Amino acid sequence: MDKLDCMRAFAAVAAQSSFTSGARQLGISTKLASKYVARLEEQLGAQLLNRTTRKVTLTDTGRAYLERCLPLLDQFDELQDVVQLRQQELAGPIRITAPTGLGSRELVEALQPFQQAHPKVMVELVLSDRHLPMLEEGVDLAVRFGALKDSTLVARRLCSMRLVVVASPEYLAAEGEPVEPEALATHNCLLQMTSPQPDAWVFGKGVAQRTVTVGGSFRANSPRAVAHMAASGLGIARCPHYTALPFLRDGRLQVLFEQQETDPTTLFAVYPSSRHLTVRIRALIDHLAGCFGPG
Amino acid sequence: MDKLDCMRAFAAVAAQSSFTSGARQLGISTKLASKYVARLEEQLGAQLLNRTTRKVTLTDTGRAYLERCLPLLDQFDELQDVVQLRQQELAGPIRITAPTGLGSRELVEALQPFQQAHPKVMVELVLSDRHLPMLEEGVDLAVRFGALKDSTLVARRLCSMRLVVVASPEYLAAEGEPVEPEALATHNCLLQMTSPQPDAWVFGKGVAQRTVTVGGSFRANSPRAVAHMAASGLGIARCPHYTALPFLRDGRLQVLFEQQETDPTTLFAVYPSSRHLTVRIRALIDHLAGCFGPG
DNA sequence: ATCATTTATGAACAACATGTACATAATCAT
DNA sequence: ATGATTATGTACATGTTGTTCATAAATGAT
Repeated sequence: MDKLDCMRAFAAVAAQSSFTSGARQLGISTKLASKYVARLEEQLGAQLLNRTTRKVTLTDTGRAYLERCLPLLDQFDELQDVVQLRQQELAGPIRITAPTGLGSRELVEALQPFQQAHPKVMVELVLSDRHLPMLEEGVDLAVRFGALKDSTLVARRLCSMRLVVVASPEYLAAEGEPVEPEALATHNCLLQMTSPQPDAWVFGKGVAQRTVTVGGSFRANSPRAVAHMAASGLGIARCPHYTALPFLRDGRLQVLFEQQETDPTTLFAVYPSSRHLTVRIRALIDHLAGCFGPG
Repeated sequence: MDKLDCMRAFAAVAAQSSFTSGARQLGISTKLASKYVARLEEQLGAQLLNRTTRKVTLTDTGRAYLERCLPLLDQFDELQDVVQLRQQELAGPIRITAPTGLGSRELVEALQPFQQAHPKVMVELVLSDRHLPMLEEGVDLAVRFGALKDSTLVARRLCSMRLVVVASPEYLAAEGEPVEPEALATHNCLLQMTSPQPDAWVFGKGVAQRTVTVGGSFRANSPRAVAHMAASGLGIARCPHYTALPFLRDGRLQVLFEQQETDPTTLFAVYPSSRHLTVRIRALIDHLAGCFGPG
């Protein structure tokens, strides 16, 4: 028996001066209203109502109690409404994290139309290559390559992304073009540090899949930076296809080992596995899936 | 599962950032605290807390909810306290009714020491010979001869009171002293109108009990007034013994039919049959029982 | 990196409470 | 005096509660 229900029953009966009318107003039986009020009187150790079979009146104590519990009941209803509204409104802060290599352009381009469509939402983008503990950092959503291993989170697949190995024609003319990935061990390989495993380059698929450990004289935490450096002739780089695309188009870079590419890496949106996600978080996830997904 | 209990559990867990600590603070099991908070989240359709096995943090919604429910919980506790204090304090109004014939002196003499002992109590004496509907008139206590027939009320016996039939020696010398009560039919009988049945005078006890219908040329709604008129020689009166006592002492009245008195009438305190009487009502009832009772 | 400890919660269940249905007593209107 | 309506007592089938035990996971210590 819920105390708030008891108080509502008392308030309705008092307002109507009748158990039958009060109960009808609340959509409960007369017997139940009687039980609720009796329970309240018992808990308070005070008579709130005097009643005969046809007459119900407030005692002095009951009147004093009614004066005070009516505003409380109103405040409770308001509290419920506040939470419901907050839950349903497409407004408020969203704190999103992404690796620096991704967030500087592609993600921003994806977030911009969402922000514009929902001006009440306030997006805070936290570029970080560390795997932030989401709960502690107050992060609502992470966009990442590879699903995080955390039982409290779920990962929603956004898109596949090709990783390509590239070099400039100048570099290849001077150092020779490696025929097999294993030959990379004797080449100057430029490391992209925001990658989960920057020096472990994976080739092939299925049972033919293998990893080659590489190294070199330059590393940066920016796919764009290492692509640029490769285009300048310094060495061989691995980066997302979309990052290298401008250089590929104008001939400053070319793709190596195209027949031996491994599975593309998957971009995920990662968020707490709660049944009570706010509307705005859910909306952003759907939006990102639309931006990065097929179509 | 009480909603207020759920809110208290949430507040305690949030304050301690721990289900285990919060539960201990409330004196409930960790499992139960977990259930309460989950229930609250389900009812609100919102995640209030994020939790791992060793870490509990508030969501934004949870923080907003906590801000609002803490004052509400305080107000509930205050409401409970207000009623308890009101119930236990010897203070406040008491509305008491009594017949005019009684209240003008004897009852006032009884109420005076009670009032003096409890200055915070405010006694309102409503003298009325009508049987007031107590609930409707907002009457807390009635002092009456004869218990009221009402299932919602209880009657506490205060004391017995003799009713005597009196006449002055002058009247008797002029009109002759009636030997049997039946002779009253030919006498001038003065009626005391605050009596329940002013013209039905009862004599004898048990199987010998009988009623004589009387009448005369004077009636008043005051026992003292009719006693005074009898002492002046106009006729024969029936009144409480205590009213006639001063005239009996100085020989201005004498008692008739002393061997044939009926049962004395009983004075009652009548009040609502509630298990939740306020302290002051109960105190006054006890006081009156002490004043009018034996000793 | 591994292991131990602590925490939050899933699952199961005996005990208790709930809300309903029916009957009854009492009050008020006719 | 009688009938209609109301508040509540009683009984009970059903649902909920709070506990206990087990488990999975996270954090701290080594």
